[in-house]
Amino acid sequence: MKEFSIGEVAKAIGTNVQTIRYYEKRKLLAEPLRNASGHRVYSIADRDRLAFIRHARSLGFSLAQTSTLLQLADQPEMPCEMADKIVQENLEKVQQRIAALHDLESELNLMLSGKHRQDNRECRVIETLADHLLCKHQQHKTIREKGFG
Amino acid sequence: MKEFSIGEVAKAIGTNVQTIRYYEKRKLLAEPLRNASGHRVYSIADRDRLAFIRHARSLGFSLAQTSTLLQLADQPEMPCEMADKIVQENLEKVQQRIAALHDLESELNLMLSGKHRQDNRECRVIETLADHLLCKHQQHKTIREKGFG
DNA sequence: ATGCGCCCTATAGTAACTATAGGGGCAAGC
DNA sequence: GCTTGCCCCTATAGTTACTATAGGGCGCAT
Repeated sequence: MKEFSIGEVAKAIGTNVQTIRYYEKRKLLAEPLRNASGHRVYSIADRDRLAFIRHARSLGFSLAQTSTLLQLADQPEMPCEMADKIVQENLEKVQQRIAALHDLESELNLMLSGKHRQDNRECRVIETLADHLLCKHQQHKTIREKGFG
Repeated sequence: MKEFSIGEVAKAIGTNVQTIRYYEKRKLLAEPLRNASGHRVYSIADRDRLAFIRHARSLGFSLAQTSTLLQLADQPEMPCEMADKIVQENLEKVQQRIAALHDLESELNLMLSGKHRQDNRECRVIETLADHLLCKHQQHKTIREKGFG
């Protein structure tokens, strides 16, 4: 039965130790066993669960969603509508985000496009930003931030 | 000389009043005048500056970057390399993010693709996430979150 | 015995807000 | 004249998902 220290698990899943302790505090995994020195000792199953969490996070799921997915995974006989719904929501958010970023990309490119006539000291970037203040065609959209949440 | 209350400005730029007070605290705009009741009174210039900030934010600039852009805008005779650099950095981040989101989109689609054989109670989503735990071709990437930052 | 590297807890800090508590001003309606 | 409602004020705490720091312990190697 292979065992890991928190540092080994962290390295294995490509995160750092505080994050693992944080997940424990947030109840995404049970409190692990401790060795004689009080150090956390992880099993392969623990490591895999943590990898699952990291993978879900990297796919844009919030910790709350990840937690739900874990619960569903823990009881595989449950219907998976919930899981599907979570994925579906995520997919929609991702698609919206891609569209928004494409707009943004165009706008940023536009800002840079005028810059190669440096002989006069015009600043395209500031200008472009300022121009946009006055333009009506692009109403200020809600900012979509805080990760994928 | 037109003047606005904080609520009017908030409505005009499509944000809420706390956010404006927050920007003030973060020194993105000077402390505005007050009327007899101690209420903030904004000019058109103030409103435009706030709109500039919101626009920069909606383009993915951090508050720190926005602050720099504002400083540059305040002294338009300065060279604009700094502003260009900020935009360039942002553009690169945006392009990386688009690529990452495309990967993510495929993966989420993959998760949903198997779901229409509901007769057996298999849960594609959990399975797919779990599968990915074991697959080597996709090493866990650093999570790119916290908005566009 | 002393330094190194890992581990521990607890707490504070980060970004960019958002929400809440507790209170004041002013106009309209009863 | 008083209440109701809406807007404003300050100060502080909460949010998400971590990251960093302070202060300390264990075990091994030099």
